[in-house]
Amino acid sequence: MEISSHQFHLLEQLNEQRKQDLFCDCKILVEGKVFKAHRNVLFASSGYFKMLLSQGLKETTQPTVVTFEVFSPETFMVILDFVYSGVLSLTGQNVIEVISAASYLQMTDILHVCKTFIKSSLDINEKEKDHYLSLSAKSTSTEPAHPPLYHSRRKAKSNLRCSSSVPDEKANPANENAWSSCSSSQVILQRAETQLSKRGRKQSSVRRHRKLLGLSQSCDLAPRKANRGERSGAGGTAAASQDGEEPGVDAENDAGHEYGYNREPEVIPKKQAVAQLEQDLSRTAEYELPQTRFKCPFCTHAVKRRADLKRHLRCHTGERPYPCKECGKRFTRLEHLRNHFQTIHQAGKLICRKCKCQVTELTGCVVQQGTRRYRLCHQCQGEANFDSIPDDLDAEHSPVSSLANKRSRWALEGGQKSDEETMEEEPYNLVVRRVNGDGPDRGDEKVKPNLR
DNA sequence: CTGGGGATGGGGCCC
DNA sequence: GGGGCCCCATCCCCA
Repeated sequence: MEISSHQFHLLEQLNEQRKQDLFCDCKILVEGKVFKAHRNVLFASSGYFKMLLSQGLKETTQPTVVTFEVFSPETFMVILDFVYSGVLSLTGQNVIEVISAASYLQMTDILHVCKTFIKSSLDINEKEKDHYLSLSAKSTSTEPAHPPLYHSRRKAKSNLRCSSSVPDEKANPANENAWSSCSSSQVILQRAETQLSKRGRKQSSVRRHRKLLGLSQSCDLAPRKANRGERSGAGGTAAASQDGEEPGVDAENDAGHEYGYNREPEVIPKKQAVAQLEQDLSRTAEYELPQTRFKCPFCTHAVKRRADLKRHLRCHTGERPYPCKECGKRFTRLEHLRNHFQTIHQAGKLICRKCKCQVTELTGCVVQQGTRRYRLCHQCQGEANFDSIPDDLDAEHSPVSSLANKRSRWALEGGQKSDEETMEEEPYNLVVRRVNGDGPDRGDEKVKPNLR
């Protein structure tokens, strides 16, 4: 006989124990803030903790202390609450940090929920836009003095779509709670906050708009910073707080904290929310560009096309679907990968790296330094006493020479190698390939690094 | 320390 | 809607 509520009660009991600091044998320090938890619960919930704690299984008498600096305490609180309750308090403001932290902690359930959340945000975004439209129509009917907000070329869809936009998360029962914690009224309120913060900023040009985004793009920068971190080796909080920004942007940031990081998000009655939104929209209508139809759910950026929004969202999600086959570095766009491959691995620029003179296939040679390739004129090559590279080796690591071939290579090779694979086959030697048909100048001397 | 150049990333927009 | 091109901003490294 199976008692279905047993698991729930067990988790509830564990959560109570955690809150009362009973039997907690693990301390987690996140940016100085201490969280207490049970090792076995963390072990069962996170791949990171599983690895970490399995290493110290023998030393179970001492409490484990784990320190994190790569995400904020608020984010970890959301995750810890999920571990102990099955409820994930996702909001538009915290989803980026949560997905980043969940990735770090190897918690795939949360990752899936976050991905679905982001995906559905597009629908929510659309839904809200339609909501704005209906509100606008309503306000114009009652207040003829205000111009309509949008002149949509699309048919306004029925409100039924709102409910259908909620993602299907049957696999994870906790997600229902998660979605409920991110109620539509809350999302609308976030939009209202955004509208408020944008008030008074006439978007006369896109560039100015980008500047105005300022801190709101701190979350845009998150993946980029993380990427930079690959070089510096420093882990940073995804949405690091930055002081000294313009006041309007700070307002947005504050809004994020108010609605995003509260453990128990404030739920404002829908009527009040709608009223506030109507008020905001009536004041901001003249500043809205009618042609920008898709708003990013995570920042104030708006684009005309859904495809552009999809592309933009990658800077929030950190998704980098295009890995370089040579060095494993990942890119958000294929064109960026192509540029990278051509400049770094194929010496695409016909300029001598050292003296900057123009070279051709005949007057220059290609130098390989690790995975990087660049061209040198013969004079600079002679001065630097470079070694040459046999053609077969070059062919092995750069099987394409023309742009057309390269493109066909990118297009044809669907399956991407893993980073480990690409790293394993990286040629970490320094070699030169003659392109003028001269015999290869074999030798073992290495080119001095960083020829810039 | 600083300026310049390269690499990278993001937005607009055309095809 | 995707691919691709162009442009620009930012970061990083080096002289």
